[in-house]
Amino acid sequence: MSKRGKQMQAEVLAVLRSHRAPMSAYEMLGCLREENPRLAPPTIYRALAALTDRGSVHRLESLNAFIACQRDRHRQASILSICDDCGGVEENISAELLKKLSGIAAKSGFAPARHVVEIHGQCASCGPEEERV
Amino acid sequence: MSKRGKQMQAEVLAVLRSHRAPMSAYEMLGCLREENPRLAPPTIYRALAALTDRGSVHRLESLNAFIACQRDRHRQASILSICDDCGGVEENISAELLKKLSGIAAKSGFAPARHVVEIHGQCASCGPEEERV
DNA sequence: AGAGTTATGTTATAATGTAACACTTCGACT
DNA sequence: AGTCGAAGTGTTACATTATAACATAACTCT
Repeated sequence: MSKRGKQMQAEVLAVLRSHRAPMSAYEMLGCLREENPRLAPPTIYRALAALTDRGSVHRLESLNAFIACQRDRHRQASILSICDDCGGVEENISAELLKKLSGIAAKSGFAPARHVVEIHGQCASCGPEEERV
Repeated sequence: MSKRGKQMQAEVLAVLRSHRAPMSAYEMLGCLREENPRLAPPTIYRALAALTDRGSVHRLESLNAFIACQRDRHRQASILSICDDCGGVEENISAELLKKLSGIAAKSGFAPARHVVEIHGQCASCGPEEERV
């Protein structure tokens, strides 16, 4: 992989990190086109593929969007809590839960390779409990 | 909701049930256009929205596709095991696991509303163990 | 039956993602 | 060093997925 590839990945990651909420590939494209107007979708998607493979970026399957990994690099799948109000995402890890999940699938001989676990709802700041202290 | 709406939903569900593997909305559209060539995407998507609300159909977020519910009508989220080789999907239910999942999100005050749990891998028939008996 | 409301049909287009090929870069070999 | 080949990247064009917006039809209530 050449220098340009790595650099593209770094730029994409930087853009993602500068946002707290998930971004779509085309939002990133919009940002990066300010610097390089000729940037095309496959470039972004390739960078994102490399970054998600590395675990530096997670794809939110239920939103068709992406976030930078919030925890140290980890090989475990994340449990992603997505606030439907503010768009914020919290990332949790639980080896135990993933194992249970695999166990359920394995009961019928299924061999798990990749887990997608996303929870939609309201985060603490947007929830009903929090009525301005 | 009028008769036509319900009928559309029934037709979409019938098409989905006649397939063992997930279908995209446009695959369904293709099938249904054999009968009614003027059918348009929003009609399908509306029927699918109603069906997924009712729980008769599940959306596979990681595939942008849909399957008919394989179990009795249930309000719990499903755990969907998706075979990346044959495309088959198995549906499991585990109130306990979902509760654990909610617990993890709730630790930071998150209020879960909808769970997405999908496991990619190989089903028993496609897996390496099964080398023709 | 007629007015108002809601659901559906239709057109058009937006948003997301990728195939395919051209071009560049890098390395192996002579 | 020069040349050939492999691998990665840029670019064009297009495929796939989804929805906004408005026209039309159906239903409800009086």
